Amino acid sequence: MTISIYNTKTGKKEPLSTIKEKHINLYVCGITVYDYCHLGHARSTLVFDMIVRYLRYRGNTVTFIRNFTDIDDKIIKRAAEQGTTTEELSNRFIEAFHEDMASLGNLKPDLEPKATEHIPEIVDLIQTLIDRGLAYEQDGDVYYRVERFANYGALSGRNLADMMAGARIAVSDKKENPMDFVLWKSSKPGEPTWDSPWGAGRPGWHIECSAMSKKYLGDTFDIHGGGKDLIFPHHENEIAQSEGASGKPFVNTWIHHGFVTIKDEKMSKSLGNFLTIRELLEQYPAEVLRLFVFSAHYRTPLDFTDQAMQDAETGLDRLYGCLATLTRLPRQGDADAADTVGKKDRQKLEKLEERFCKAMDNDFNSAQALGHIFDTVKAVNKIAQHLPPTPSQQTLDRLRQAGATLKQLGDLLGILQQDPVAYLTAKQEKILSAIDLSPQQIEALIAERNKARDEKDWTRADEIRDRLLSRNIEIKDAAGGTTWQVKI
RNA sequence: GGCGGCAUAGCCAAGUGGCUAAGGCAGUGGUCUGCAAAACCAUUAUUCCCCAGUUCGACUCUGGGUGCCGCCUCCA
Repeated sequence: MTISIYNTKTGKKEPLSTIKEKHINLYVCGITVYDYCHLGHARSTLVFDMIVRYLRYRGNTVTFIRNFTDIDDKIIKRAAEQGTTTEELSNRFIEAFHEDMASLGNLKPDLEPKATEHIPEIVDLIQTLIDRGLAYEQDGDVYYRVERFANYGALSGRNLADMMAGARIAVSDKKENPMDFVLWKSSKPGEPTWDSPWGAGRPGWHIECSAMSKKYLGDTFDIHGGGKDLIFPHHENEIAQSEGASGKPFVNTWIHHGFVTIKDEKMSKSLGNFLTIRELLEQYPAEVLRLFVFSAHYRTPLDFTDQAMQDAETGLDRLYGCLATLTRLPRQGDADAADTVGKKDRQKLEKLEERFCKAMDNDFNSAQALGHIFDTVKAVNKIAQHLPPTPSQQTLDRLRQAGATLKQLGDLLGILQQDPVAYLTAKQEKILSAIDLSPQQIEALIAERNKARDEKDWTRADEIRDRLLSRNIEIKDAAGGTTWQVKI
């Protein structure tokens, strides 16, 4: 079985082939650091986190690089607004980004290079492009000459004539062609600058990714990823820069993920309809967000609603509930007793990993993979529920094995790694602290109700029960007495 | 205007040229209970936006239509 991936470059799913056997060089476009990250950025990091974990799980080594673009017009503007330097501003938001990543439970990339730490590489690359006739200097700016790059538009399925017809490009008389894009910008007074053969200035957007990917991954590497909005112009321009300079293919596989939407509109800063990661995590645990994100395929739009998040939370509770059930199983079973698991359920438990991998192999279909997880949970619950008083050792072993597999596969999605009992307890305590009843008061009410029950005063008993239930306290009458728990 | 994507049950969301169209949430019935709750079981799309075509057979392929979204300016 091989992993197949949808490649934007060809518009098809293709079996993954790597330059080096069992090794994958992956470059993902990171953020421009001038503000806190929102849910859309979170999806991006979550998707590639899942992809990297899965690629490694399937026996590959992965060199995962995600850059920071820490010099750019927006950063300069924002720093000026805040009366600070671009360096201070970008470092502050890089730190915030790292905090967000830790909160989300994302693995660290192997390297997180910054544009400003690669100015010499950027200058070299631009010089190569000038030497090859693909770029030209104009009053201290350097532009890429798109007409000289034959494949310009190949990734995004455009051609220069169509784009010109679109005519939404700001006309600049410095450019030979309106589609030419800037590689190096001469700096205005007060802006951060670096020396270059074309005078003091700073890199344009796009060139930093070409320079850094080349430095760390070489002229040609396996996978390059980012959001769909980066296909054009960012990735198109990277190709023009990198292939123009090296004369070699830049990237074999392009992975682009879909957007997070709100009310079916793209979440973006300019629309103002965004939620920052930190705001969101105040309301929902990271695992809930992960489950929500992975419940849709990475290339489809993902519409954010509170209802969807609550659904995800209920789903996560169900998964942990199943794992908690498994911890309560008797330690020892009857070695001689027959296995009580039916053939169909047995298959579900045994084939979980296989089904999960088959789904993930198919362009990282985490939604389908999660479906298999839930399907298995249902089987586990059923078996556990119907266990005889003295269960067979074989059955217990099966259930425990399934629990271990669930946890192992959950790790590929960054979920289910907490102790299940602790997870549920913590959740109950959190809810309990938010209501105006102490455990002592609850116990007292239960005692009162039990007295009423003994006297067959059902009205009074029900009244107390409903009162507790209205505060999210569920009570359970069992043979050994009444227990209570917080409804989650 | 150019290019691309999507349309599957109340909601979310997979999927396949032909076995029962995953799974989650919500709902309904049942087991249990004095009644409940929890848990579990069962059940909820004769049908996959509309029309035409290809085919023995299409929700899946082709063409057309409708609706929604995205990129073409910064964007994950």
